[in-house]
Amino acid sequence: MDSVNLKAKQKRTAGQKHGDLRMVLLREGLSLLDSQGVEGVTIRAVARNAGVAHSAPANHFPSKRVMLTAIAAKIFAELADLTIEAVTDLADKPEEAIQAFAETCFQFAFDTPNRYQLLWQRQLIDQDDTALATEMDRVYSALLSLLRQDQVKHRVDIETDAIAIWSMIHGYISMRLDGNFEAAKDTVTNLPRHKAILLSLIDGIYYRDS
Amino acid sequence: MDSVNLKAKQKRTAGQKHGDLRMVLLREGLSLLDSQGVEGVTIRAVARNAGVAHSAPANHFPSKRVMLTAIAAKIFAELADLTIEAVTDLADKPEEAIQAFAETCFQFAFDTPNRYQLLWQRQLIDQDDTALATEMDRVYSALLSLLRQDQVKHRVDIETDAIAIWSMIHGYISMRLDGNFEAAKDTVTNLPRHKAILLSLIDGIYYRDS
DNA sequence: GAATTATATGGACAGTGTCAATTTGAAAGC
DNA sequence: GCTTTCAAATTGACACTGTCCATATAATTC
Repeated sequence: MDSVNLKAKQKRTAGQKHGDLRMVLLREGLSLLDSQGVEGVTIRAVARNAGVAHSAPANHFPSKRVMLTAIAAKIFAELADLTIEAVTDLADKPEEAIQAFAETCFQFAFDTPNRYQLLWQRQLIDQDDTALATEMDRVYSALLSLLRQDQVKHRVDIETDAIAIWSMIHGYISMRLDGNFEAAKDTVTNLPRHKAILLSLIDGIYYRDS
Repeated sequence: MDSVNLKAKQKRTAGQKHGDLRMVLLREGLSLLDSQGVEGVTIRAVARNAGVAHSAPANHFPSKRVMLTAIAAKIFAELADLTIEAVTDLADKPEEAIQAFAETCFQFAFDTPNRYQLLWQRQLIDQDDTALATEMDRVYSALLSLLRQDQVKHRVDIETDAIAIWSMIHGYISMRLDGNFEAAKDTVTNLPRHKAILLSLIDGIYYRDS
């Protein structure tokens, strides 16, 4: 009973109607993002969908930018969980791990394009926010650590390789979501193009003898 | 005199005050973009800076999206001119040409970040616009044709290589402008990182014997 | 000179983010 | 138990936005 009371005290502070409006607002924001894109995520629309007054969100987010940043942090956390899980148990197979990391990003971006795109809208979110940076770092670290674990000698330093891989993944996704490319197969390898573009890079990263 | 009259007729249509308000609006739009970012480019601000009423731009651009698309097309034309000139006379040195193409993009993006970023804001511009697509194609074609001209056997098809290069360049720029990376040197090659990341890719694209 | 037609104007409207004053309601102190 | 207290929610307002409308304007065409 003591622990129950403590829990209730932590969750519900003074004057709250919903128990946790902040959480509700984030959920409604994500829902609007998915259904209408980032343009649909207005403070007033989020408040409407949460059933509160148009300025109620101001108590939890001092500005729209802060609200969108909090949403973006949740999205990065989601992506971090997926990528980390994808490269688990592939530490000794770096090339496969890179492909798995990339595949996870591709799938996430094409499944939930609005979520992926919000992550990179600098004018809408605060890239220096601590929570956001932490989650973004989890994604980047997943890539960096799998490169560190393998012992192959690289042509450039590990960070440069990580940035190269991450740049190519993000650049391809970004342009695909912009409609600049169609999903297509590479005619030589017969692989989906998003897999094929990584081949050249991986071949450049890892020396081969044959 | 006949040709003079014709010229005047073409330039100045009925009812115009400025001679060519459309051109003035585009120039002021670019100016606002450079100084204040895309958020500063509002129809009313552009009109104010051009010295016309807030609804005057409507005669030349039916919506804000159309205006921003026209600005983006001008920016893509500028980038196309630069990249095409950069790879001229390097047709027989494909690896150097790729570096020159990339270097031009990097320089353009870091010199005029707001211009570069506008090019990829799908929610603000119409990627299907003919004029825009034409100019964007000139950039992509510059890269594609320099890959076509060399006779080396590729691991993947030419388009895949072009997309890989273009993706990496764009991805790196995008994240650098977002503040995710600092400008740094690769510790192994001692090259600026934006040059170093291309090395791995180029090494993956072009077979080497030694 | 008159008619036409594209262009510019000023006003209006709904929607936005944000601020301020007020009300509400649950926890804390006596 | 009652009052105090203070965060949270409400209501109203403001300036700004993009877009639409009726009107006025000015240059070309007849």
